[in-house]
Amino acid sequence: MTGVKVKAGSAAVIDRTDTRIMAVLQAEGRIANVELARRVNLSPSPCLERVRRLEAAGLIRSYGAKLDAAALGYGTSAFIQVTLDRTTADVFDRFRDAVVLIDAVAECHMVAGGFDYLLKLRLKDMEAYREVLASIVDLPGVAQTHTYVVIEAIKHDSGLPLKA
Amino acid sequence: MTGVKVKAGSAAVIDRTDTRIMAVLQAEGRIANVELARRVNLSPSPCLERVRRLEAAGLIRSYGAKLDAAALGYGTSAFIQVTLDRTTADVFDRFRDAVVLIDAVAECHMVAGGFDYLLKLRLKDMEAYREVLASIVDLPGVAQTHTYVVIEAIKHDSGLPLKA
DNA sequence: GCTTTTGCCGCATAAAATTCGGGGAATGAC
DNA sequence: GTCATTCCCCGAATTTTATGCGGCAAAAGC
Repeated sequence: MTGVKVKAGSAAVIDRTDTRIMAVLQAEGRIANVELARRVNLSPSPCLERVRRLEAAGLIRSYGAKLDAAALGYGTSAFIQVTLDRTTADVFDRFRDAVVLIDAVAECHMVAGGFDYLLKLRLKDMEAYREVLASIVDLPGVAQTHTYVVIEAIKHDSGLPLKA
Repeated sequence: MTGVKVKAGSAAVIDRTDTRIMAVLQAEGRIANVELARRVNLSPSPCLERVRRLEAAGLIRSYGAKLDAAALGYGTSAFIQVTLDRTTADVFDRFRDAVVLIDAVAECHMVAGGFDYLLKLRLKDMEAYREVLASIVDLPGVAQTHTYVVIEAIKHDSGLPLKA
């Protein structure tokens, strides 16, 4: 054991092939390893090894099916801007802990510029919206909200623009 | 051929098992069919058949790997509200056609209430933001924009809340 | 130039996917 | 109530895929 390779943090080397693998998996998560290997010009064994490494390194977090929200009854979405009544750490913390528990809240981002949080809601209908809004207004620290209902989704989450 | 079952559109019957399958696949898209079958108390064959049916029906749109955006250099995101200079159909159309071509635009929603479009951007850094903003301001019909930079993502897209 | 390291290939084995035929329970006709 | 039909499910057989293991060749280090 002469020299131990010390890697700074997770600084694993990601080459062009890894990027292509991720690009393919991002679009076709359930593709067979054999086919994936073919796409990136590799034999199955090293290809699978790379996938495992990317997973272990956390670059590939997980895999998931993308479902048709509208067909499953979640055809409506909306964004809500939330302003808290004070900008102290505990107010933020309590809001965060509470907001993530609401199922209808698909995303929650703390933002700079005019208000404090921007939430994305996933709803069955407007009826559901009313109920959810009530829950949100009741969350700790909420001073005011402003809603923008999505009329049409022009572009859905398209994944990272990895250069193939 | 005595009676032809007339199904209204894609009104296939989705039972509890189908829902559970989708719930599992939403969280673990690359799970083996054998294991999925075990989870939903079914043998592999009918389980696979159900998955295929759900895919064919479009309820399962696709599968995809969820990548670590920050680790891949896309650690910054921002929302941009866009107001168009006129609300005529051709102005909207031209904007839509152009905005989807910008890689940095991860999502684009037409919204009701105050402005016209809400975009979600995925960026490498603030430097990149400047360039992207310039592109967006130059899009056809754009009258004004307002940006909200995400400081912290409290909750990411969590998928549909299917009751398991 | 030699040694070490790294990464790939190809084979062999185990596991999974996929296809088929058959059977049982619920549904509906009479 | 009985019989025919239909719908799903199961389990076995076959084809594909995943996966672990040497061994080789190119690249990097010294």
